[in-house]
Amino acid sequence: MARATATTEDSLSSELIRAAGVKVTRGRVRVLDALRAARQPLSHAEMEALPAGAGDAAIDRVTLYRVLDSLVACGLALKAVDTRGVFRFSAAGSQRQHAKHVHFRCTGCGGVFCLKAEPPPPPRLPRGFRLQQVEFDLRGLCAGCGAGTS
Amino acid sequence: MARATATTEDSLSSELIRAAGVKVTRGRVRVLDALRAARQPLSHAEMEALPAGAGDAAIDRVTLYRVLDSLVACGLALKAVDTRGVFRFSAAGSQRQHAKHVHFRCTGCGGVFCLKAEPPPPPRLPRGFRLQQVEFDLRGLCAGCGAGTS
DNA sequence: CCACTAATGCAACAGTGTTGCATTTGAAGG
DNA sequence: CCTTCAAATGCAACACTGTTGCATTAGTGG
Ligand SMILES: [Mn+2]
Ligand SMILES: [Mn+2]
Ligand SMILES: [Zn+2]
Ligand SMILES: [Zn+2]
Repeated sequence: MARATATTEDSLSSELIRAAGVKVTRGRVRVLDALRAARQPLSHAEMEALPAGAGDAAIDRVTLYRVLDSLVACGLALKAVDTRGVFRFSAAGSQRQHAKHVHFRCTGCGGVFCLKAEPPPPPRLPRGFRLQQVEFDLRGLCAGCGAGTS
Repeated sequence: MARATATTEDSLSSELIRAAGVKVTRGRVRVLDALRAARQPLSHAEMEALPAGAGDAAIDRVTLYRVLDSLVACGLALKAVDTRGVFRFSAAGSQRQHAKHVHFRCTGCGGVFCLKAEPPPPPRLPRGFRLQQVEFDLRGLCAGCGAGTS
């Protein structure tokens, strides 16, 4: 049952990658799979620590960076920096959904939490500026990280 | 004239540091001075490249990190990450003004630009979460960085 | 199955930030 | 002034994140 689901997701990731016009490699499939399954954006370190599927060898550190860059370049993943200055990646499909609400970013653990409020429309920009993304972020400590504080 | 102004600002920085209850050192005065004079948040690298005042020796790299941390710890400076994942620091006084408007963050150069629109009020948070900062950011390329692109 | 390009693995490197420890210095009191 | 002592500094070494160069491997299209 769990196996069947995993296989289905694997195929879908492969299909997305093929449709994007780049080579379908084990690394890309595994990484996109992980991104699509994740509920929060993942850092490079977190993905490197992912359990290798079924007897699959671990992905090389540099290759993982390049796989992530390639997924971003072909539009299948998004890249953004967390509050600690570390890049986090998410599957591109999930951003349409995340564009519709506000986020809370924990300064303690770098985690990203989805809130239910929706962001306001963007204001006008100065001449020559190109808007790529709108982000209405709340920063602070999540319930876990703020537990010990006064 | 310029000398008189500089002296005045130096004194004010010293006074702020003294009032914060920490030792007044050359490094702290110079750094807080630079932060108060800056129109945008400054990175560690940018501050390290600052011209040494008048025959003053350059500040040690590690000491600069510790000076910045101490200014943040005593509430005289703010620390936030830019779109490239590098920390930037600003004088604490300047944030009251920056809290009243929206910012554009350039993904090319990491620069921060102040817009005239004001941010909307924050939504409710889940139980246990502590809000420290609200940020309504627009991301993209500034006029300089986007010049060469199609 | 072949050929050809894109992707990978490995080593070495760069930038940013941290830790440990010996030395210096600011500030408080004598 | 001079003494004292915690706090701040300078330096070396380190950790983490991300990049570059280059030889080898593996997709893909024929
Ligand atoms: Mn979300
Ligand atoms: Mn501003
Ligand atoms: Zn947290
Ligand atoms: Zn720019």
